[in-house]
Amino acid sequence: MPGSALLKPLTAEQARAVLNLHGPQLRSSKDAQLIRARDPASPLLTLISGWAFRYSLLPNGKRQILSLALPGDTIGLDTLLTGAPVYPVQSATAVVYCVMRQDQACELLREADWFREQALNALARDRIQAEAALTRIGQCTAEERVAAVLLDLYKDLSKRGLAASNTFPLELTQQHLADWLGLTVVHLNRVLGRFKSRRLISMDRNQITLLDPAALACLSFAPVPSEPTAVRG
Amino acid sequence: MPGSALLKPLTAEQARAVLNLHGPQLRSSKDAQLIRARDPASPLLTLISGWAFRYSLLPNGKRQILSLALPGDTIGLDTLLTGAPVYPVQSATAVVYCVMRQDQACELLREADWFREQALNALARDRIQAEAALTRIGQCTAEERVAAVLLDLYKDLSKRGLAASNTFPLELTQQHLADWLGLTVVHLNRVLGRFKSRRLISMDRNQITLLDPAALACLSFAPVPSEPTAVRG
DNA sequence: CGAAACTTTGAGTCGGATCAAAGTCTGTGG
DNA sequence: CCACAGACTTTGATCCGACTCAAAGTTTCG
Repeated sequence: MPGSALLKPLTAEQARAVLNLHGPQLRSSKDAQLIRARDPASPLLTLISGWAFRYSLLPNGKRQILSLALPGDTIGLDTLLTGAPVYPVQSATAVVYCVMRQDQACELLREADWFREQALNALARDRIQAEAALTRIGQCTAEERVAAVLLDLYKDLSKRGLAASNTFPLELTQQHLADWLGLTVVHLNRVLGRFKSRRLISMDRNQITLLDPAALACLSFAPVPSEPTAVRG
Repeated sequence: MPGSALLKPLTAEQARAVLNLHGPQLRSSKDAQLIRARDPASPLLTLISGWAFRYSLLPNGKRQILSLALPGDTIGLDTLLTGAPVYPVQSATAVVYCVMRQDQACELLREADWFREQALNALARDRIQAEAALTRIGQCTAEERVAAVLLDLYKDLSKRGLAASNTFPLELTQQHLADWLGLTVVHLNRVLGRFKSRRLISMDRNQITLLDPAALACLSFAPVPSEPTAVRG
């Protein structure tokens, strides 16, 4: 689900090189503005711990969360390449992160093949995420969206060793989730309540446990490509 | 709005090089499957004339149109870079296009700096489009979505010299538009009807005329980044 | 301990979906 | 050139998922 994991498939040596180019580790508290909209020369940002998210605000005050960043994710590649619309990034928890100045990132992009390749991959992954989200929001009911997102989050956090035995920490408020899924908090809350009473999930603190992943998966029928021939139901 | 215009910012010479690498021009009739889901080694495809679209199908038969391709656009860059999910592409009109074999594209990507750079830019643009669509569908009402898309289409077609004096050809059925906007045909049709009776647009054949672009713009308040500080309405 | 933020629940409303059927356009073959 | 079939658009009636408004719990944290 979340943003681009720039650092994963690098050699240890390359990862070190990237981290060296980053500035020192920075800390921010919860709900801090890590990158503001229209920030000129906004830097490349790599999350070390904590959760953050990128979002867009509409003039009417509504917010759409565009992507999550989990520990290890890098934010701002798109900006680097296009300059165009810089979406603001906010922390959802206290975070530790480091940044690479835009000019440095650009240089690396110009000079280091492996970095460029990583950037391309990360960017493409991002777009795939965005399009999955588009399909979810455009075509799925609230229950389907919630089920899909819970499963995705679990899968993603597992991969990073941040979840186990069907349980994971959800470091987002329901407001965040709602803005991510294109629902209202109230309705999201009711859907979660329904899932709880149907014994599909349980929630304790911010820990989510998937009691019946199979049933959730069935509910969510992932927005995968699917049949090439069919026309419509 | 639409997909990646790979060929625009190239020198004439480079454009020729790309076109040379493409196979000969191909033609397809309306509603043809240009690329099928899970196509192995699906090629890079450049539209010369006509309209096409990329979409995803859900198991329940619902369809989400992910992006449009207008004349000049290139489809399949993401696939090239990730291999992962190949979304099917269909023509909405009779089309003329040419294709570049995946291995050739990969080679060019490896060897030609300018091509790689173009690919990066195109990819980033695509993601921006996807995220704009996400915000539209997630946070806007039906009227807002329709207004936004009509304006965007006009702007985009104008840039390509395919529209003028607030009029442009809409080579999509209402079903296409609905699947793009995450609405039902019936509801989309009512919104269009409302716009017509309010003298915001007129439709003749498949020609759309924006009678009052300012009012439409006001309705659509583009999903631009916007204020860095505000929290919510 | 108290204030603020977040979650939960209730009641009522509405935008958009669904179902159904009547027009209209398009293209095709006779 | 007309007639007809199939696809697309338009309209009506009805329904329901999700939103709104409102208020009561609950957590969090200073």
